[in-house]
Formats: sequence, structure tokens, C-alpha cells
Amino acid sequence: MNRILVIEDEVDIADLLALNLKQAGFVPILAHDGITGLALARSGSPELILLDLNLPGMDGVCVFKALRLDPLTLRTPVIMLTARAQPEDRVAGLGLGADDYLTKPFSIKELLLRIKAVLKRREAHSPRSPLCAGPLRFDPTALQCYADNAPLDLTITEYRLLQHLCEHAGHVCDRSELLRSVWGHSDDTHSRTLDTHVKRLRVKLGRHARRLETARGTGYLLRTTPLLPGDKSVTQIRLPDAR
Amino acid sequence: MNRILVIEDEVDIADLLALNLKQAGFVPILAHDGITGLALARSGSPELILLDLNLPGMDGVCVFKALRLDPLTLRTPVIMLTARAQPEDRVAGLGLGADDYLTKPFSIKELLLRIKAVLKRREAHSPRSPLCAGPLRFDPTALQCYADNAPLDLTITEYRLLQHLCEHAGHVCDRSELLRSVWGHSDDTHSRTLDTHVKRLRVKLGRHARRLETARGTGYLLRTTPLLPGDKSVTQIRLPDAR
DNA sequence: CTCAAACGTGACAAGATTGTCACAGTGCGG
DNA sequence: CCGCACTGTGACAATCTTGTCACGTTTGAG
Repeated sequence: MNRILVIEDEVDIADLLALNLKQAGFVPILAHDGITGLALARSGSPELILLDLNLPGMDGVCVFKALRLDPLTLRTPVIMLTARAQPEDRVAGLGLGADDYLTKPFSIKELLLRIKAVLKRREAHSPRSPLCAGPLRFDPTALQCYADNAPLDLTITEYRLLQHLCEHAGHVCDRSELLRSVWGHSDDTHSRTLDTHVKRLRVKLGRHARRLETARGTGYLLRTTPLLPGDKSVTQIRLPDAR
Repeated sequence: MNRILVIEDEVDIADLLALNLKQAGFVPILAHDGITGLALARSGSPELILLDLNLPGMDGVCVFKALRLDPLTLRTPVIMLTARAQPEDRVAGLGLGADDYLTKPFSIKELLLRIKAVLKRREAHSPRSPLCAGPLRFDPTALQCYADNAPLDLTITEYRLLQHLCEHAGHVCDRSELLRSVWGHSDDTHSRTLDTHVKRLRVKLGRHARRLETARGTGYLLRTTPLLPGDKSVTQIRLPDAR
């Protein structure tokens, strides 16, 4: 269902691309000049943009810069296409912040491969693809945390505490670190404030409460690994197995 | 000041890379096997990792998967290096989510170019590089908004409202859209709730209050362009004086 | 100019949030 | 087993947050 915007003035090439994109399961949107391309980038919300640099009228580089100025298209990945094979073009393209760069003639196979790689990267790193740790998922735009895709009703302090723990999932966060990160101060280490909020988090985490483990004498730790009933191998960190 | 972790078992190549990285202004960290590499990736917080795929003991692909499993290294960009030039390797590497891929022998110049491109991309798209709109900047990790780098003391509702406006900076957001995005419902269009929160936002925005413009009959709009005293170009309304 | 619709504003009360405290429970070294 | 240091818990009050309302102001069409 991924929409891909193709900004390419040569109709033959554009049609060829559209055909292949369609076959690969994408939904192509075609624009034959820069202005149309910009408009469609905004209104069509494509997941990715293929941008020819040799455009009539508005130059491809200008189109690219315009895309990066508009908050709506700022984060849409762009793959540049060009007939010019000079290394300095390549430098210019990548230097501007394009996500990839292909010189014509290119194989459709390679293009599709690179499209998939860019989309995969984007999915893994995009701010819209939220922080994940085990069954927990954060949506920073909605300021919402999900456990097993069910929204958790967290207060803002709980959200920040859990977010910090998730960002360091599998690693012990000591009390002063949490106090500094969530409350903005590192004194007051003997207050029971942190403990109380951990308790509240555990209540809201329900069946995942056991993942929020106590590192006695140090701080707290969020486990992302499966919970094994008899597992006592806590506090110290094992390198994650690559399965 | 960027640290770059080089995981490469051939000492000669590693040293050569280290030298060139140092000359280019990076701080190289060397690891000659996968396990050491994983440990240094975690403890050294490198900005980028160069990963040889032909490692003794733990295979490069395993190292990569382990890097992607650990929340601390999950978002660190990885450039893969390999002697194998087979396209299927390229597919495998990019398919796994590597940020780039080079086959030996490669030119140091090209490597440095690609490193810079990846870092630039990362900086532009990283969740840690916050949403920006004019003088406003969001830090989703700290849930903090800054105006001219001075932190704004926003409540969570104000934060979400301003975030939505920033994400669509320069475009009018109509009332129902804002109500849906921030409050989760689209009825109640005639309530004064939204207006009240806009008012509170304007107070806290201080001298930038005029950027939060009213689109009469529609909704609100955040301007990112410089405010020109005599500018009458938009759906503009008179705004409270910035004192 | 007149008027109705739309927006701005100050005040307020209900409700949510949060830090603190006292005390109970737990793990650990000796 | 004992005692100590550390953590868990429930209750509570101070504070913050937020939606609503009444009323004043502005806008733009006729």
C-alpha cells in the first residue's frame, strides 16, 4: 500500500517506473514537472519520492530543497535519479541529504532493492516509528505508550520515567540518573518519590509489571527479554543473542 | 568529535582506516572481533559503526543483528564492509537494514563521503534531532519545547497542541483537526476550549505569540517565516502586542 | 453603518497529578 | 537467627491542569 511519487519528465521512463513499482506492490503517483511534484508530495503523502534531477522548469535540486523546507514532506525519503554519472553530482546529491542516489541507466531490480532498503531504514529509524522495548511501544507524536498494542493511560511523569527505562532497556538505570532525567535534579536520592512512581507504573503495566525489576542498591531495570519463571539472572547484563 | 567504531579483524586495514578517520576529524575506536565490537558499541557510544562482515568467531551479520537488538545501539548507523562483491551479499546487507554497504577494495575517499552522507542523513532524520519550526524546537525525549533555545514551561496539552501546529507549520490546521489530534474527538467544535488553550500558548510564547495566527472561520496557523511588521499577506488577524 | 458570527479573555471550580510521610515488607551480611 | 539498610505501599494534602462560562472585542458581509 506504499505510495511512491515519481517526479520524472520523460514520460516513457516514468511509465516504465510506474509499471514496475505497481508490480512490486507499490502505488505509483506520477508527476512530470517539479511544481506538480511538490503539490503531489504534499497532497498525496507518499512514503517515498523518486526524483529526477534533470527536470524542465524547476530544477530537481530546487524541488529537493523545497521538499526539505516543508514540514509535511521534510521527512519523506528521496531517491535521486540522474543521467549524470560524475562523482561530484553524487557528492552533491548525497550531500544535500538525499537518501540514495542512482545514475541512469540503472536496473529496475537495483532500484526496487534500494527503495526497499530506504523504506526499511526509515521504518527502523523514523521518529514516527516509535521507540520499542519488548511489548512496549511509544508514539512520541501522540505522547502515548502501548503495551501489547493496548494504550496505557500514563501521566506525563510516568510516561517520561517509562520512556527513559525503555531507552535503556536491559540496562540498570540508577536512582540519580532517573531523578535527573525525569525530575531534572539528582539530589533527594533518599526520597521515596521515585519508588512511588515505579509502583504506580507497575500497577498500570499490569501483567508486564514484572519486567520493571529492582536493582537493589542501584536503581531499576526494564527487561525486554522473555520472562522466564525461574530466571534469577538479573542485574548484570548479558549480550543479547543474535538469533 | 564524532566517534566511529571500526570492527575489522585485519589489523592493517583497521589501522589504515583509523588513520584516515583521524585525519578527517573523527575519533576512531578499534575492535578486532565481534564480541569486543559489541561491547565497545555499547560503552563507547559511537556515532557510526564500520562493520566488516568477514569476522572470525562471531560473524558480522550476527554482530549486526545483535546491534539492532540492543536499545542502546539500535539507532546507531552501520556501514558494512565486505570483500565479497556478489549482488546477493549487497541484497542481504541492505535488506538487513544497514545504512550503507561498501565492497573491498574501496577508496578511502568514497568511504569518507559515505560516512558523511550517513551522518548527515541521521542528523536530519534522527528522533534525537527534534522537530523544528522557526525558533521553536521540540525534544521528544525530554518532552520539552524550546523557543530560541530557551525552554518553554508547557503543560502536556499545550505541548501537544503546539507540536501539532509545528508539524504542520505554515499550513492552516482547522479546529476539528486540532480537536481530534490533541483531544481525540472532533465534536464540540463550538466550545471555547481550543481558543483558551491557544490563548495560554500565546502567553507562554511571549514575543513569538504573533506567529500563532488565527485563520478566521477555519482554525489556526503557525508561521515559521520571519515576521514582517507590515506584512498583510495572510488570513491575518490582529494579535496581542509582544511586549 | 449595523449586526451577527467568530474569536479573545479572565475567572473559577472540578478533577487529575504529584511529592511526602509513616509504616510494612524484604533481602543480605554476619 | 538478628539487625540493618533498602524497597514497597496506602493515604493525603498541596498544587497544577483543564474545561466551561459569561462577557468583551473584532471582523466582514450586506
